[in-house]
Formats: sequence, C-alpha cells, structure tokens
Amino acid sequence: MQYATWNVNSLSVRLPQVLDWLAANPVDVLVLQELKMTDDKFPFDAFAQAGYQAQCFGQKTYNGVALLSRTPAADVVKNIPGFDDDMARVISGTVGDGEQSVRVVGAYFPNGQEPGSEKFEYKMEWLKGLRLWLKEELVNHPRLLLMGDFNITFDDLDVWDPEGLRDQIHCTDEERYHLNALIALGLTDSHRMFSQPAKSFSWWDYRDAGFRRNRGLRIDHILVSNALKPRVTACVIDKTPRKNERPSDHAPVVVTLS
DNA sequence: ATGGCCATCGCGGATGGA
Repeated sequence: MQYATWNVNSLSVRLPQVLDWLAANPVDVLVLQELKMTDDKFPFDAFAQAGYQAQCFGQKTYNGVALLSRTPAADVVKNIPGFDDDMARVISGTVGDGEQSVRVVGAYFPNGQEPGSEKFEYKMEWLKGLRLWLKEELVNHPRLLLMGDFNITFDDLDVWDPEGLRDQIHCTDEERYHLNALIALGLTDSHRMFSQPAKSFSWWDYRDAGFRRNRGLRIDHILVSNALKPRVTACVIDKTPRKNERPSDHAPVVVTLS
C-alpha cells in the first residue's frame, strides 16, 4: 500500500500533472494541499475516471485540502475538532478494512510568514491545537499517518543553507519545538527511517533557479504512528514532477507500507 | 542586490506563499 502527499499550489493549474502522476504512480491514497478552489469547482469526475474517490475541503483563493483514495474513505473529518479555524487546512479519513485500515490525516500547516508576526502566532496556536486533537486521535486510531505540507524543517539536513536561514521561517526553534512535540506523541519521520540522497528536499523556490541549483527545504513530511512503523518499507520524494513545465513548487512524497 | 517567481483576483497591482 502506498500513501502520498503533494502540495499542488492550485489544483486548477496542476490537475493535468496530478492525473499524469497518478497514472505513473498508482498510489492507494493521495492527499493534496493548496487546492485554492471551492468545492463546487473540484474535479470529482476526472479523479473518478482515474480510479479515485475524492473527499475535498476547499476554500476560495487560499488553502484547501483533499483526500483521494482507491477505496472510499470513512469517517471523514474536516479541520481540527476543538480548534476554531476559518481556513481549510486538514482533512482526515479512514481507508481500508479491519487490521489493514489506516487513519489518514492530510494537513496544510500554516506558513507563518515571519517569526514575530501575527501569522507566526497563528501558526503556533494551530500547531498546539493540532497536537491536542492528535493525541486523542491516536488513542482512537493507533494506525495513523500524519502527512502533508508541514512548513517546518526538522534540522539542518532539511535546509539547503542552514547558516543563511538560521532562525528564519520554517527553521526556528519554536516551530521545531512543536514539530518534535508531534513526534513525542508517538510518531516517526518515515523519511529518516531509510538512507536518503544527500540534500533531499521537497520544496524549491520558484525564484533564482532554486530547483536547478537544489536550493530547497524538506518541509513535506509523512509521519507514521508506532503501530504502523514496523510496516514501513520505503519513503521517497519524487522530484520528477518538479521538472515539468509550470510545476508546483513542491514535490510529492510517497510512503510504502507492507 | 533594494530582489528575482508564481497564483489569485480581476484588469493594476496588492497579497500570500516559503
């Protein structure tokens, strides 16, 4: 079973690329972020023809997330219960049956803009809200994947220029505190369970030939719960779509479970 | 190098992203 996450930076623009990618990578589940469209515009038919059921949680202009799966997702929940939020950032659902079922949480974490800003404070509150809810969610669903655009790097290995970007957004101690607090709930960064290419990133700035020069960050993650950890056999960042014309600035990440 | 790019809304240029 394969589960993937991809920030597509506008599904309207990227739909052909998502369909191409699914044809080449027939994963079982794909969560999408930054749809930037309302639910009435969501391309349910195109995904159905590709063999995917879709649950979406859209928003005009900003944010928006979706959960695609080959089999229907059950008990779908939108956003973080207990955390009041007017932005569409989280969609969760249970995919599969019995012992093979997995609770999938697809999330688009706030950007935060700049340390000290109002948006940064919102990011901190959101991270706390996510953690409080996820603690309970893990009790109810021991087999859980938290995947998406976290907008946080774990450490220097995830940063193309650790010195130049020290204490900058995505790299601050405060953000990493919250990321490690999620890990402390009983989650593992599936990427680091395996040897990875040097300077593995999942996002590259559109400006200044960021991708060609591999000036990027690893901010898209798939965290696996303790119950699922023994079943993880691979975690790969697929840079192929970033080489397309008009690419998303993010690459998909794929985890394989036995 | 003061910034470079991309998407949205909407028709100019501000805002957000990361």
